[in-house]
Amino acid sequence: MTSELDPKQQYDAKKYRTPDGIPADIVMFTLTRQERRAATKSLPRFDLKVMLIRRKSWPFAGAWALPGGFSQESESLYETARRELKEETGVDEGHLEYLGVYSTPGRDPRGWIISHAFFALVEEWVLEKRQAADDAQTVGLFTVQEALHELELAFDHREILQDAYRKIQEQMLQTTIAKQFLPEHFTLSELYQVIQTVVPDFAELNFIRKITSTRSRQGILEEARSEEGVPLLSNQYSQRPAQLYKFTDFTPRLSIYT
Amino acid sequence: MTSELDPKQQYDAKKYRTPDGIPADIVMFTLTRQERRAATKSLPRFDLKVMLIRRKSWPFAGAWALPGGFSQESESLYETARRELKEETGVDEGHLEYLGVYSTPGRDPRGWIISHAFFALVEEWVLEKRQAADDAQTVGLFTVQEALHELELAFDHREILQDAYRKIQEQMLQTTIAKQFLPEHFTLSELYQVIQTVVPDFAELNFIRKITSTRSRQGILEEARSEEGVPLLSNQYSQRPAQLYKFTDFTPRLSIYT
DNA sequence: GCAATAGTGTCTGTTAGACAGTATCTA
DNA sequence: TAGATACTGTCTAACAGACACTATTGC
Repeated sequence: MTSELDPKQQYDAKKYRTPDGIPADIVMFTLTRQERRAATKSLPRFDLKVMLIRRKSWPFAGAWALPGGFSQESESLYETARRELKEETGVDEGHLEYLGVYSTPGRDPRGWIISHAFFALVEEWVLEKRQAADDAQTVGLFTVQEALHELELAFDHREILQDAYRKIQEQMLQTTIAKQFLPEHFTLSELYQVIQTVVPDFAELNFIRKITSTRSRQGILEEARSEEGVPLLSNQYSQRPAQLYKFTDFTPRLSIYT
Repeated sequence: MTSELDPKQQYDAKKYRTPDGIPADIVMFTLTRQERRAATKSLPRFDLKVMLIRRKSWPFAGAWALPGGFSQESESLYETARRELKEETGVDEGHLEYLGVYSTPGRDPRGWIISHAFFALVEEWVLEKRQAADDAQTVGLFTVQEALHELELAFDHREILQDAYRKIQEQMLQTTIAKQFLPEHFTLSELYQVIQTVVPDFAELNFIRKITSTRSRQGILEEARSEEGVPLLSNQYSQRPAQLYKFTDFTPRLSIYT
């Protein structure tokens, strides 16, 4: 117990066996958009994808792995993850969130290596640029389903990816992270598509009305207006122009009892 | 990047500086009950308390700290936390959940020490027994408010406690952890008191009716019945017997959009 | 006019929220 | 019978869910 070691022991923690490394691994999600060929304008098809890197060397040479790297003494783990995200993608902003710790003995054949998983939400072009710079053999962008069920993943990265997928689904419904996958102003159909892409069994027939006209949910979104107060519309995805919305900074508190 | 180290480097991770220790610290919550003196039977007053240990030696000698201890190579961090919980309280079951990692450089003057916080929900008698075995000078049971605002806490344990408090409040509303603070069968007033103790600004005037007679929430609770199907009642806290309930294993999915 | 998205109308049954009122039991 | 908890009644406004219907505009 920390509090009951004698002073000698506390000074010399190195007398114990200590870990061989503390990496941060990052699940980088992105939402890709593919135009559908249709008679008129239509919403693109979305896919939730994850970036993986093919390992070159032992262990798990040839398998796909989450990008990541070891933490240094001078930085917190969040800073490690930020740094790795920057190194991998070139961007130093965007949503980055802690996921959890993976410490099962034997998870890494190189030694006692405790990994911290993060997940990031990055824009499509970022990962595509990264992929273009390298070989498609080296960097891959896969749908979550492919990555989970069709690829050989290194270490316990399948478990990490599974946890990350569960977490992003939860967050998509309970927070406003959807904004990470949308431009500042967006239509309600776009928002609905984003939610459905991440959480396929999310279904709301009266989505538009529920968002716009129920008092208890007012405050999550607000209409986008020009400086003169004129409502902003978009006909990017439809013939009929649609009202644009933006997120406020309000997130309601959820409860199973209310 | 993990995947781009050459084989030599990967074999000898020890050539890098590695952490001096990876402890698990545990925020042990309990709910204490104090009978109120009243003319007739009445509900007890509840308090959410946390167990702290007074440090004997450098660093932070004399300050209060979360119980915890260093992880070993042969165990996962969850197992470390379980083991510490057992060592501190004598019980090897009960709710134990991961909270997060604390790795700000300099957080521990002893060296590069990355701490993993857990929180546990234990029964009142467990901590009282522990406290009786030691000195009140050594082991303390404080309300969260006291611990956060009136005590000198070691390391970054105030931040950890603050995070744990936020998390338990969220969990209390969004999951069924309330069951950890209740007997198997309980009255709705008891449940309401438990929720309110952890989340003081939770207020529902029609709590009983909302829980029992709204279809969308059916499934969280069910009436406790004897084997013959007779509803079980309790008059422990009231003259008029109250229906007993128990949790099912169902937890609804929450969403800000529905 | 057709195709596609963007909404609105309408109906029924359920729920929220406020608050008054009744029920039950024992000290 | 007083005091405490345990409910139930009642009313209004809001909401959910289903589905039909209208609106807009480029092609």
